[in-house]
Amino acid sequence: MFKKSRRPTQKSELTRRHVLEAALKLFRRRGFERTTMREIADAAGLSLGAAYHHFRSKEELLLAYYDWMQSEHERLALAACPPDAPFRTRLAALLETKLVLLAADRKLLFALFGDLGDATHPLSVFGKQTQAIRERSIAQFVALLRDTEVPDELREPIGRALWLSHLGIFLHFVHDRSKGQARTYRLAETLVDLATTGLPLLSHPLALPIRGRLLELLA
Amino acid sequence: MFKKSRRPTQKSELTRRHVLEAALKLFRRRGFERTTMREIADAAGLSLGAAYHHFRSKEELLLAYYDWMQSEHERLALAACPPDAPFRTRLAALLETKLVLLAADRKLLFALFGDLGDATHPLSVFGKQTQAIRERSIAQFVALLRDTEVPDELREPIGRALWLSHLGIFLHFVHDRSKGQARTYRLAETLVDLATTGLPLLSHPLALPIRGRLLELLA
DNA sequence: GTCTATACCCGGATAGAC
DNA sequence: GTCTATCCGGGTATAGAC
Repeated sequence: MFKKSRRPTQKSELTRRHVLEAALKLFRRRGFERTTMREIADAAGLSLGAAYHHFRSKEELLLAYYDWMQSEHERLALAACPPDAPFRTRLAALLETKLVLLAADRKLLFALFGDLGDATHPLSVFGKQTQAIRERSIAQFVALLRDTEVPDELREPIGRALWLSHLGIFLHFVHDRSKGQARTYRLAETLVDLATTGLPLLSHPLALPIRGRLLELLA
Repeated sequence: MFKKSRRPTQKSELTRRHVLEAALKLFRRRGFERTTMREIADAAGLSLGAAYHHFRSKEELLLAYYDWMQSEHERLALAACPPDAPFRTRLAALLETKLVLLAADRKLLFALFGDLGDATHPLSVFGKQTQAIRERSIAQFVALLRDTEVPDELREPIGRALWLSHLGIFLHFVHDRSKGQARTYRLAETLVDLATTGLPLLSHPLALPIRGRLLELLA
């Protein structure tokens, strides 16, 4: 993400962060669409041209944020539990750390994905521009299945399915109006339960007729 | 969708269709983002302001198209098989008719959802603006379960799950490069098989522990 | 390499005259 | 209903200060 530079603490890097933070602050307050690049530059105490020197577009500011969030998630998840813990523990940790991250920035996420105004498409979660970040996120879920008895051909599709449900949790969280988003936390627990009991059922036993068809469903 | 008017064949209505068709033609050729309202107005032989008189925004043109597609799907599905046919038949008909519709406009859909350029966010399929249309589409799938032994509480969530997989088929179709999209048709058949064999398994027997959790996953 | 200032283009959207 | 004129904001270009 960040430019290759000998000294990581250039003034440039600081200014970049400064601009990004100003932008996020404005996004939180006024939403993405209604925030103008001129305002962002203003708030950061820079000229318009200077702001564009650091970010080639308004969307790139969002991308930088998504990228930061993904990196944080990887870091937190790694720190939260040892890589040789059982599946259930690691899945729980992965979701838990994600929710911690989301909680820290719920206002912003609501501004971006909330039902106010325009709804959900400032940089589609499925779009091409977010692909690299998305792949990293998916990889986290596929990796969960490393040391399980899930057959090899099923790891990729099942990992992706888990990622999709994580996306569902993400969206649920953003809209969840219950105290401290308690409902979302329960939803996450349910998913963990369902996955840990459902997976072995799907992998080992005599559920072969269904398995074959499920496999076809992702080629 | 269309304005309430005494005489449905006003000149206005004709102009509206005219503009819409000009827009779709351009979308097909150049994609959604790169088509400008000025071009659309031009192609329709109108001024910019006049075009905006009929559609309040560029997105509304897309919405009009989605709405038309949904209405067509309802009409075709109804005509394709009697409402008292068995579940499997009706599910198959619902998917089949949808694919027929998509096939008629594959170019346009590829321009809208294809991997060219910007990918998938000209009006998110999950956004608020498409909600009304989406609900109608979902309702078709929930209705499939009317005369089955699926317990009442499960009909809504399972119907939605079926709708989701129909969405997957939609996307698969758009990207499917096999001859006549044969792969997508096989995918659809697989889904029909899976649903008709899986549903009774999920509804009746002793799969209660999983059922309870599945239920929680949609509140 | 970082920044200011300013003028400009383009495209979505609107106002108001006709 | 239709047009012309105009606004507004994202994005680019450029010239120059440091």
